[in-house]
Amino acid sequence: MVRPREFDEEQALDEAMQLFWEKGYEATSLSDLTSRMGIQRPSIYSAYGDKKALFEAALRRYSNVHAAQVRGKLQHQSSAKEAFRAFFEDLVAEEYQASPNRGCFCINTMVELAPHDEKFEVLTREHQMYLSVLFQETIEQGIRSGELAANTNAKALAQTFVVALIGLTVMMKSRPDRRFVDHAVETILTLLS
Amino acid sequence: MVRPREFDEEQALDEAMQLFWEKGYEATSLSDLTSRMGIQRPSIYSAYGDKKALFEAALRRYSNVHAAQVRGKLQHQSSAKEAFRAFFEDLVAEEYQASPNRGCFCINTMVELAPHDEKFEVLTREHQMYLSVLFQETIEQGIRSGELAANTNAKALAQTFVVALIGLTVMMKSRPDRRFVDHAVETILTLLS
DNA sequence: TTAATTACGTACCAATCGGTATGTTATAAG
DNA sequence: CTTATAACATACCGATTGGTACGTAATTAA
Repeated sequence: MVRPREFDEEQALDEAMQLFWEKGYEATSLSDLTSRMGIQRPSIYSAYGDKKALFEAALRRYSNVHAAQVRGKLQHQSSAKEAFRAFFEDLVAEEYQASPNRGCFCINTMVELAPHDEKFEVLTREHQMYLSVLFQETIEQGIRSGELAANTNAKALAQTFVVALIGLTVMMKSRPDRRFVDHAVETILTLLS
Repeated sequence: MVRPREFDEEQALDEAMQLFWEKGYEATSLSDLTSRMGIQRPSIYSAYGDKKALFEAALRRYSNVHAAQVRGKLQHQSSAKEAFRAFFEDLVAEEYQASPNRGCFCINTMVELAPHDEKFEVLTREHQMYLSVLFQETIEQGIRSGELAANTNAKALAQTFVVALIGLTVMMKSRPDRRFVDHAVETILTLLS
C-alpha cells in the first residue's frame, strides 16, 4: 500500500447501507451513493466493486449488526415471555416513530432481489435461519427454567415468531392503526402460554 | 370515439400487472412494458397515463382479483378451521411451485413504494384491512356455528392471520426448507383451537 | 531523491431511462 | 365524399443510468 485511503471504508459502507436500506437496490443510483458516502465514483469501484457488490457488502454488514442486536435484546431479559414481549413491543414502537418506515433491510431485500438472484435468496434465508435459532434458544431456556411448559415445541414456535416478525415489519410499512398491530402482537404472545 | 382501440385495454393491463408483480416498479422499464403488453409507448400514455398511473391501475386490478379469490376460498369451506387450514396450505403449496417466486403484488408494493408514496401506503393498507375483515367474518361464522369458543377474539385473531399471511408470503421468497413453513402454519392454526 | 504504486478528481462513455412531437391511418358523423 | 377526431407507428427528446479512461497527487521503498 503506497497511498492510504483518505476515507474510512467502514464508515462509507455504513452510509451506503443506510441508503440501500431506505430506498432499495434499484431506486438507489450511483450518484445518490457518491454524495451520501462522500467519495467519488471510482473510489467505490476500487474499494467495493460494482453496485451489486457494494449492496451485498452493505447487506452483510446489516445482517451482522442486526443479528447481534436481536441476540442482545433477547438475552437482556431473564424471562422468555418478557423477552419476546419486549422484543415485539420495541419493534412496533420503533417502527411507528420512524419516517420513512425503512423496515428491515434484509426483509426488503428478500422482496426485491431474492426471487431473481440466488445469492440474495441464500443470504436472506440464512439470516432468517439465524434469527430462528436465537428465538429457539430463548424458548428452550424458558422451558429449562420451568417458565414454559415442557411439551412446548420450541422449534415450531421459533419459526412462527420469525413469520410474525416478518409479517409485522412489512405490515407496518402501510401504517395501519396502531391497535391493529398491538392486537396481533398480543395474540402472537399467547402462543407462549 | 372515432377510431376504436386496436388492443384490449383490460388484457394489456393484465400483462402489465404480471410484469410489475414479478419485477416490481423500478425494475420494470417502459420497454419491458411495451413488448409484454404488445402495444406502443404512446398507447400506454394515452390509455393509462404515465408509468406510475399504469402501475396503480395494475395494482388496483390485482387487489380486486386477489380479494375475490380470498373471499372465494374462505367461503368454499363450511368449517372455519378447515377454511384457514386450506387457505394457508394452498398459499404455501402454490408459492413453492412458482418460479420465480412472485409472492403477493400488494405486499411487494408495500415494501417497495408504501414508505415513500402515500398513495400506495393507503392502497396497500386498505387491501390488508379488507382481508382482515374477510378473516374476521369467517371466524365469527365459526363462533356462531359453535365450532369456535364463544370468547374467541375474532378481530384480534383475524389481524394476526393477516400478519401471518404477510410473514409467510415474504419468507417464502427466500425459499426456506418446506418443513420450516409447514411448522409455522401448523402453529398458527393452533390459535383457532 | 528517484521510482514504483495506488488513491484521487474530472471528465467522459455508450446505453437506457421515462416521456413526447409528429405524421399517417382508420373510423364515425355530417 | 368530406371533415373532424383519435389511435397508430416511428422517431426523437433531454436526462440519467452504471461504469471507466486518464491525468494528477500522495505515499513508501530503494
